Amino acid sequence: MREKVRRIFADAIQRAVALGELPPEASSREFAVDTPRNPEHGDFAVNAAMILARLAGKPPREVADLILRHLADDEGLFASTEVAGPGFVNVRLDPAYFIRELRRVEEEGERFGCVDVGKGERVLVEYVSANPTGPMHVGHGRGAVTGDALARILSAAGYDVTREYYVNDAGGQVTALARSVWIRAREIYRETHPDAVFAEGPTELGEDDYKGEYIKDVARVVMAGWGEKETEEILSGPFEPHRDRIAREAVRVVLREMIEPDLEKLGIRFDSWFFESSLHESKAVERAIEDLERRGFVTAKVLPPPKGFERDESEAEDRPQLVFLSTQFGDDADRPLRKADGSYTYFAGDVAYHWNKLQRGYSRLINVWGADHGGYVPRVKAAIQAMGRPADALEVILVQMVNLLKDGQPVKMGKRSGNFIRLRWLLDEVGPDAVRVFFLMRRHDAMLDFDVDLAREQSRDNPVFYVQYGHARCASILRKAVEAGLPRPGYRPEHAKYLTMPEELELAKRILAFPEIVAGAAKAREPHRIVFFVQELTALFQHYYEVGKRQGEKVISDDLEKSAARLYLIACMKRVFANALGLLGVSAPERMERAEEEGE
RNA sequence: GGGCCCUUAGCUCAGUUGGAUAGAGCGUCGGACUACGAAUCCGAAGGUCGCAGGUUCGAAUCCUGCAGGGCCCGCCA
Repeated sequence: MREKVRRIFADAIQRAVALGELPPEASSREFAVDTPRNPEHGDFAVNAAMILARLAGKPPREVADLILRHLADDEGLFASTEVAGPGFVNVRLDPAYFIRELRRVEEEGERFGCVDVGKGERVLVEYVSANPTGPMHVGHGRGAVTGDALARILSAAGYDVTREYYVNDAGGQVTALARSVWIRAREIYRETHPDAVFAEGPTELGEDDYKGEYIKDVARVVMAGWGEKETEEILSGPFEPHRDRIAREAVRVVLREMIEPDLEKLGIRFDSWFFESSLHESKAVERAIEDLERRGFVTAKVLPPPKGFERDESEAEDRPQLVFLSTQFGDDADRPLRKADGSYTYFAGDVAYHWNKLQRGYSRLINVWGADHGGYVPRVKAAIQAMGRPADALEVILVQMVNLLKDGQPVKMGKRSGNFIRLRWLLDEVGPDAVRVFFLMRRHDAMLDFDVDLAREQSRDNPVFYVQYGHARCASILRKAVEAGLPRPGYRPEHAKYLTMPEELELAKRILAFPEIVAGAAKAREPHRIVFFVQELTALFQHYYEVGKRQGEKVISDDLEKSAARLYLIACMKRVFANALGLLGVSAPERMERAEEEGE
């Protein structure tokens, strides 16, 4: 619709150029066709005249008149056009046109809202990627929901999306996990075998080990997979020979028992689980580094010791190490690829991982990370550039911290509470729909207060309710119509004759704006726009309903034609609610469950 | 000390990527139900868009500086 308007104006400018009334450059200048917030300014405001004023050497309003003279509205779209303010051209469309456009909602059904701004571009969205060393916390949850909604929106917007979870199952933390599990397994084993003798290995958890209670649960599940003799052999020590096996099994248990169930509850599915360990096993890390080396971005040099580590000078000089020259791409330090002990750094794995993503043919990479990883972005972008791709082939969405509130107070003082509280607790507490709505109703780059009490409340204050309410109410009215014996609503051209209330026109416009909202949310990578759209549409709907009631203009009345038209409008709206909620991954209920009144 | 993010009504937040008179919810005040869902709606009050410059026809939006808050600054992952 907007594009039609744009084309009509572009054609007019073209004609003016052909007649020499505007300079040739005028035809290539971009102009905006936006919807004014003030309804008096019509349906669309075109700023072309103001953009071209300087070029034409004439005042904007004069240019506007000139453009208007060449306007050719063949379809009869425009009800009126006028020059206003500093030089806007305000365009009002024929109201019936909007009503007729509602036909698209029925035709496109669950695809209504899909657009093609992505043009089939292959994009890999990497999100969650919580370490497989423990349960997900609330902070992970926000990233998970944001990434998932973004993936849904990008798909709807015509991108070819792959959702991927990067499992960090290599490196020191996994060793720590294995050791922690092993030590806990020994404790558990001794409970039933008091006489067991453990010859070698640590018996106490070390500084870097995982001390959470959940490690015992992991240990129990891992042990359950072992035979009696095997158990004895593994636990008697030493630890090292069994390290990799325990690590592998523990990671699998954590994924299966602590991470996948939470994702499942949230309705999040991945197309692909990518294991960091596979990059090491397949020598992809070596190959990626060699590739960078060939391009001249890797060198051996001596780095200053990391903070908190002491090292004497002589030792340092003996130890030049492999370093990626990320400063050449604007990073503030060159980044080591190998540690002092010769093993690869996490970053080396990540270089290989992103190299691999590009090799797989993704021209656009979107990573959803916690804001605390912000400092890590420049070096990965540097790696992307070193591989010969533009820096913005990688977009990193940094999701800000979550602050849990209960009784109006932060759940934990000091650090952000979201990084301590388990996601599963929150899911059990308020349910997946509430979790998703709360995580999606704020811009991802702003901190979020999650009021647990509010999310559970059954009131208008709870945004979850309002987000779902519109859909439920449409459903309710349509049920009523069925009870009244009315036929299933469908599109008919005559509807335009009956849907003449200003509120009905507003609703139709809003419904038809949905595809543009999706396009905007996709382009800006901002899922929260969908939430606001749903809330606004619901508010318009409520308004319509109340006004109708007051004026005796109900949806279902004795006037069958009018009822049919209004029910069609309601059906379109229900479809849009359902599609929008689908993009958010929030359920679209047919009815709101209402808690029993007290004193019943 | 350096980098990234945030700062809009009393509170929580939007603001269509630079458009016309900056919006919504909550809260406050005042209204509307013998019900197509009142879990709702209508109206009012409430603003130096953190501060100061700059860019231009035009700035909450872009550029610079400053202030306040958050996150980060490892041969951890």
